Amino acid sequence: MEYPFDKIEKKWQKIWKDKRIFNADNNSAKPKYYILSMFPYPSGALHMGHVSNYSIGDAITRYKLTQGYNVMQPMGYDAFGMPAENFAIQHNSHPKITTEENIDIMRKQFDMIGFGLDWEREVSTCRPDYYKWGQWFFKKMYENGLVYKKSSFVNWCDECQTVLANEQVEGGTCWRCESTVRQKELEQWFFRITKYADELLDFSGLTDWPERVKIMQTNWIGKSFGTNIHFKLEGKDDVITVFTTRPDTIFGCTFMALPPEHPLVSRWLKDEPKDSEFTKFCDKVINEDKISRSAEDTTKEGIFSGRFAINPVNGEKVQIWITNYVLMDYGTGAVMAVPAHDQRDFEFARKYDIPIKIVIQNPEKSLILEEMTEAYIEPGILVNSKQFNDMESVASKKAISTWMDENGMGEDTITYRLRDWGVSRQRYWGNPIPIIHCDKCGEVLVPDEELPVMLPDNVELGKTTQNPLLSVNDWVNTTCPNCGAPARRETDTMDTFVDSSWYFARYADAHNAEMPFTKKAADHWLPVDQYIGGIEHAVMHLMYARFFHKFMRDIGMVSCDEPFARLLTQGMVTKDGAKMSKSKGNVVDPQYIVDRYGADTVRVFMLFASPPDKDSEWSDEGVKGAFRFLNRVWRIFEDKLDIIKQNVILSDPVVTDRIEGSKNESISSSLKDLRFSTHHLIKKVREDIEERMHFNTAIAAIMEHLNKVYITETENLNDTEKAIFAESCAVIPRLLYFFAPHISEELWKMIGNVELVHEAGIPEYNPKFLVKDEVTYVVQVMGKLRGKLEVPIDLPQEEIKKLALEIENVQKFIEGKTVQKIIVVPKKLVSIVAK
RNA sequence: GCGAAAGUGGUGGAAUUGGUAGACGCGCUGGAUUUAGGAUCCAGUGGGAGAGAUCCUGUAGGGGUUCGAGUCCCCUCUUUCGCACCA
Repeated sequence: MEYPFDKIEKKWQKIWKDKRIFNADNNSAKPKYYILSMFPYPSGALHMGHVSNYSIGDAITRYKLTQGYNVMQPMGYDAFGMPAENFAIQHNSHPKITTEENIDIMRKQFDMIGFGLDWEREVSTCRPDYYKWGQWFFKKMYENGLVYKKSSFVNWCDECQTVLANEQVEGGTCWRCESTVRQKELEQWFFRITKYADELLDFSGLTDWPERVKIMQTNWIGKSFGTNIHFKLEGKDDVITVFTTRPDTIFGCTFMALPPEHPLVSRWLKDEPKDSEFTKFCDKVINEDKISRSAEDTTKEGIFSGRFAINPVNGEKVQIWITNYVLMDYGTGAVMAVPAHDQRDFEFARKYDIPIKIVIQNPEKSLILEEMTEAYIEPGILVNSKQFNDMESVASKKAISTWMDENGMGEDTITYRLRDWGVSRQRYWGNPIPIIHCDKCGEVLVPDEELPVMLPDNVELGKTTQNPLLSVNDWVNTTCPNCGAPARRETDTMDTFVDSSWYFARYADAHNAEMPFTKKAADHWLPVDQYIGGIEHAVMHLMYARFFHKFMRDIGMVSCDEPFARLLTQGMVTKDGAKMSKSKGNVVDPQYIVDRYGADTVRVFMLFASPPDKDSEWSDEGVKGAFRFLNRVWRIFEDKLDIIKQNVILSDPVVTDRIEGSKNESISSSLKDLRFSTHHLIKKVREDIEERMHFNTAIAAIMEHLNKVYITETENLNDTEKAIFAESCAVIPRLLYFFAPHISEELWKMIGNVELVHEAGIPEYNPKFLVKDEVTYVVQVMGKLRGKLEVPIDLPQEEIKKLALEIENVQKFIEGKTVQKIIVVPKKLVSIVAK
């Protein structure tokens, strides 16, 4: 017989809803706890990844609720973006309709699993009451000098007349029409995130973030200290500034490397014939896939520009080459090449027969140019460097850069790998950028009272490939808010990362029509105490959100410095070792599993499968195991209901006294062990959740305890033993509640409780029952296990050593050897060193 | 390529601070119960040797530190995530 999960789950979901236990109160006197899982894209159905992710959040939610916190666990939808636009085209509908339909389905599925979500705070980024404030933030950023326009390269398909996302470019061709993709220069809007680079590098407020996320962000920002050095063009007034972290190698510069996008190169190209080798090479490199260009394994290619620059430190002529391995986005977009001491430059110089000059000698002074097979990048002693000869290279950096600064050749500078955030998207299904272009006034912000700039509904999707907004004439054509002359709306929409950069704050005051949220509400809830999401967001989303939060702080909207106090990056759900995806055909539908085994089973399985930050492998058999476990829990309550019911009123002093044994009834050793197990379990589950969030081991501990309960004989127990047995059962729903809340509520009620499980609070363990009077020592000889020792817990070390040496098997292994040392680790082991 | 992680039985995983490797679950094997069961209960289960006590071996591969290494260090291999227009 299976336990009636279906009836139970629906029943308790309704009770939780009616009692509003998950509707958070902005004015509660209780301490707040804000738990947030990254909101999903409304694809129309929950997948296992969602279930796994949100089961973690729900376990924490219920734990904190039980601890007495005023908990907020809101939910919403990251509803704008390319997938929604494509989904609508496929279904011959409109994204506004399909998205809302999908949201309704997903909300039902969330409820079917019984997540404790505060639906009164639901947000969806595609609704005007939300995106209005995204536009408002754009304006605020603009007014604060954090928004600017610049031209940059995008993937462009001539056939489709549209911009392609990187993922839409497959092997250099368009995913739709397979024509070659080229790089096109477009004017784009940018957020000046680099202004916050240094502050984003400061993780001092984020001690509870995974170290690896902080490292990835640090590397992403890539702060490096170096020197800008100015090279004059031979015979011209033009100056090329290079950035280098190795000013100590400046005397060894034999050529200069520029990317074809460099402004100077663009000028040279104008005077070049269209069919020259030079033009062709530049065109080719510009159109190369960006990722492969930054990869070090791509063949380094270049072409000599025919021009020379003058090395300011020694007046030497250096060739200027156009190459595919220098990026315009980093540093000054120009590199001084020192082939002797940089591997990429070395390979390039050898390939094109460019001179190489050693300026740093290894400590043995054995570096010979002709024998070099790779660049020497280690520190060493300067040579061929005029007055700096014989200096140690690391120390010479400062000396050389100071000298260059004094002589106007260059200066110390700091460079970041981080680039400003390009937020323009040439797509329909996104938040319109609130700008109007007027011939007379230029770009004008849409006034606050006209926000939001509504996304027009009357678009024809899928008819043209270009941004549909361009063809909505009555939307594009408007009047200038400044002078009233005819003007045109900006047709770019914002990157969806903008929408997801501040939603966590909107939940605090989700329905405010006057502003994004009040400071009071934000200060009440922020920062998010626990944020949960995939590791794939380690850099971009999490950094954009931090940036937005710091901006909101700077304009006085929030008080704290960071949006997410603690971060948990959960792993993904795999099947047959691969990520579940439709294309691989290895998707498991949560709906089916819930129908068959119930929501509690799915949750328990997902949480039990692995620790939350690791990937977890789906297993049909494993789900059955979780279901079997819940049935076992159910069965013990059915079988032993009488004995439990009569002995579980935990606040009853008589029962408590009995468990403590004050009634002077004898307690058998198996019941003593059971009592130990009960209290040990409470300690274990609490520690696993509070200190590590390892739900898998917490659930394993409950299973282990349940096994002990099962083998306990309940015939002929005295009253004390009955109370101990009842306690050992009653503790289960109180601890299982965090993972399998429905069955736990039902069992809790079944044994006579009127209150809900969380209202009983977190169980306390009694340290008295965890004290053992004997302890097992492991005895090792030369690190190998040779015996065990059961001794009284307070036996002196000398006695333990003596007993250890007496063990027969130990004797065998020290025979004929001298015992040199005996190490005793208290309460753990004895290690004998014998040679 | 760069950056970040991970690799433990047939399998998902445990071992929290350098101290009994394999908890718990799945699978498998045996037993009990049942008219029967793919249900339930109990027990066993890394590999090898042995009647057994016990011994040898074993945490991707190779080396090192240590009385002692899954855990720390170095090298190699494999897999996963991110790389700025997927979210």
